[in-house]
Amino acid sequence: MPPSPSRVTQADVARRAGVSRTTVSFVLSGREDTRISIEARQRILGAAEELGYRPNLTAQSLRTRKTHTVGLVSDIVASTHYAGEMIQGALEAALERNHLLYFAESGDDPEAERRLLQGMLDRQVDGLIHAAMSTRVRRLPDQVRSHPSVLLNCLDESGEFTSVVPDEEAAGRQAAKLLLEAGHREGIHVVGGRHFTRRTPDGVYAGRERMRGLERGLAEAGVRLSGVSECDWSAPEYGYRAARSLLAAGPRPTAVVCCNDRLAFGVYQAADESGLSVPQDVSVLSFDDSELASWLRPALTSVALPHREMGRAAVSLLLSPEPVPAVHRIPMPVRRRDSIAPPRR
Amino acid sequence: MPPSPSRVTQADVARRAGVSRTTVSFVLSGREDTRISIEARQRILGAAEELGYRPNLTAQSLRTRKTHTVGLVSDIVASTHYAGEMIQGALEAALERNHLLYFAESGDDPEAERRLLQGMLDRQVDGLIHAAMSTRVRRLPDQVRSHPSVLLNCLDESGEFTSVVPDEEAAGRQAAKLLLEAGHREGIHVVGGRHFTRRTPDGVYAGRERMRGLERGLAEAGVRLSGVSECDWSAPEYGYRAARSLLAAGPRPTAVVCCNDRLAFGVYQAADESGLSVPQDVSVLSFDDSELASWLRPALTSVALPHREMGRAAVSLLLSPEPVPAVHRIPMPVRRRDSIAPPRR
DNA sequence: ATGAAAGCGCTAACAT
DNA sequence: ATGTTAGCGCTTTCAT
Repeated sequence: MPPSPSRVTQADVARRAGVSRTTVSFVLSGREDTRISIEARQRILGAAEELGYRPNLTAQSLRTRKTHTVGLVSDIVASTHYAGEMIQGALEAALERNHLLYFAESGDDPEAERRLLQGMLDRQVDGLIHAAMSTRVRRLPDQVRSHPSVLLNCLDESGEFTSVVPDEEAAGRQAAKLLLEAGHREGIHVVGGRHFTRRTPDGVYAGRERMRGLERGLAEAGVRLSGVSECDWSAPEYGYRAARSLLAAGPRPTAVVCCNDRLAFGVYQAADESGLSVPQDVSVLSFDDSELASWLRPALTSVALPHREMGRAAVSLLLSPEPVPAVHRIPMPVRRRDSIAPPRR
Repeated sequence: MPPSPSRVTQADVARRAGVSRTTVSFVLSGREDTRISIEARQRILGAAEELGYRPNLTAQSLRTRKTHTVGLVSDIVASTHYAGEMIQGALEAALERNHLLYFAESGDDPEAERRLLQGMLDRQVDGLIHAAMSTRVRRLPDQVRSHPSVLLNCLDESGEFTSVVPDEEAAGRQAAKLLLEAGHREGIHVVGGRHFTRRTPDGVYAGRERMRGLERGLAEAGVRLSGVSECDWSAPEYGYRAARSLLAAGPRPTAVVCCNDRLAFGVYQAADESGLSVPQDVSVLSFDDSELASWLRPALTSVALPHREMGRAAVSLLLSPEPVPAVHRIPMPVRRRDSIAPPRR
């Protein structure tokens, strides 16, 4: 009947130690409330050791209804710097609590997502992390709404779930502060903006929040933006184009705030072509703090996406006794480098 | 006794359909060799549907000794473009075969790796993928040597396991071909080289193989390298420095082969500073094909690391009936862009 | 064509 | 302080 040759089980250990399976179970799972003779415990531990006993977690799970696993499904391509960090953070937190992580990507296809989640649910995961690569509001599939879930880098439309997002508005304020500190009060321009696309007609979450924070931060010092070049955020090319027309047009900006590092890269390229040097002629400030920021010359000051911390937080929250439905905003640290200087006068 | 309120089981379905659990198991698992009346089958399917029955894969696994899961543990930070691709490929292949993926990182710490592998083994994974971020030779921990394992982007020192690596030597030849086709026969310089470090005194695998392929490919056309600037591969800065001294020193190179895109980025920066334009004054060619390659101006021609294909291959091999211990070399496709031109005469 | 029964490896009431 | 026993939800042999 047993389909295949098996490994050593608690029964084997019990036999070898001359005790019952219960006793073995007790000592191996380290239960305190039952007092087993010191010698029996020694014999059991010894036998387990000698036999190379390892618990079968599948069997244990069937009985306890705890698998010590958490499932993480993200929407699109984890092949970005950020994604990796997020997953690493999640992993760390899971490991600290002796959990393992199932990882999968839905490719932003609802049907695929459903199947993945079902696969995890069928395998009795203890909880689910729903991650998005770009911060946004979404609706959690019905199938998981009754299971422990935490949203990572996204918000459920109902607000009924615990979620973890970067504190983008505060980041915008940080940006304002950085510029203000350096003495910039006019000629501050934005490249990127809210990022209006067909799928996000009102702009992306990060765009809206960053802009709000930036504008408010500036406003509190009586400063206003000189202009905003709305453009696609996805590649340096767009930042390059926006900066070119910006430099070709009106009065030269003294500082440009880029909505992400790729855009800043494009802005560098354009500044370079116009014979402008960063930061002497124009200060550049950015968001995300991807690897690119440190590769650029001069190195780019950027307000970092705290992806690793977010990943950690999501799993911690998921695995903690009472995950209060609340939005956790993780601070975005600024990475000061060499792209900001006082305005030329 | 049952620790908690439970979901619907096969027993519930059987009760509802008025048959035995065996019958339910038969039809639900779609066994062909047993003929169950068409109506019984209908009733069962209907009942399962109505009740929203979902199999408990933990229970199933305990019985069948198959969990339909594979564990993937990689060494360091998956926060690179490449890593994501590799995992995606692995994921795709796993999903196609109805498996889910455990993912973890060892941080290159043998003890951590041991613990992770043990966690996966204890959870009865059907197989293991051992991934490395940078191609290299290693030794698989003893604990997993008797379990189905495939090495991804690394080789076991014994050669006893199935492994999947990029075909770096062929890539080097491709690079040679690209340059030769464009008419370059002299002034060809390499930035990067074998990448000798404290941990890799003989150079890294990719460095050795790429160089060998490049030199041989060139040699077959009677061409020799003008020089090799050995340097650290990890950031554009090193490429920048190497290129600067290269440009300051002897006769100007007509083509520079960079060992990865970051280095090429540095070379672009240096060329730019020297007033040289790519590709008119100097052709640049690179390896890896990261996102950077398409972001650079002019866009960089690069021989791509086939990470997604490698991931797919590793899982396919792992899950196929007889994983022959063999080294599978995956071809590296060249991405032609705008950084190569005929040499100026 | 269907069902009874045993058992995968483990936990946990309930005895003793 | 330790053992007996009954499951967890599923598969599978063997009877009927």
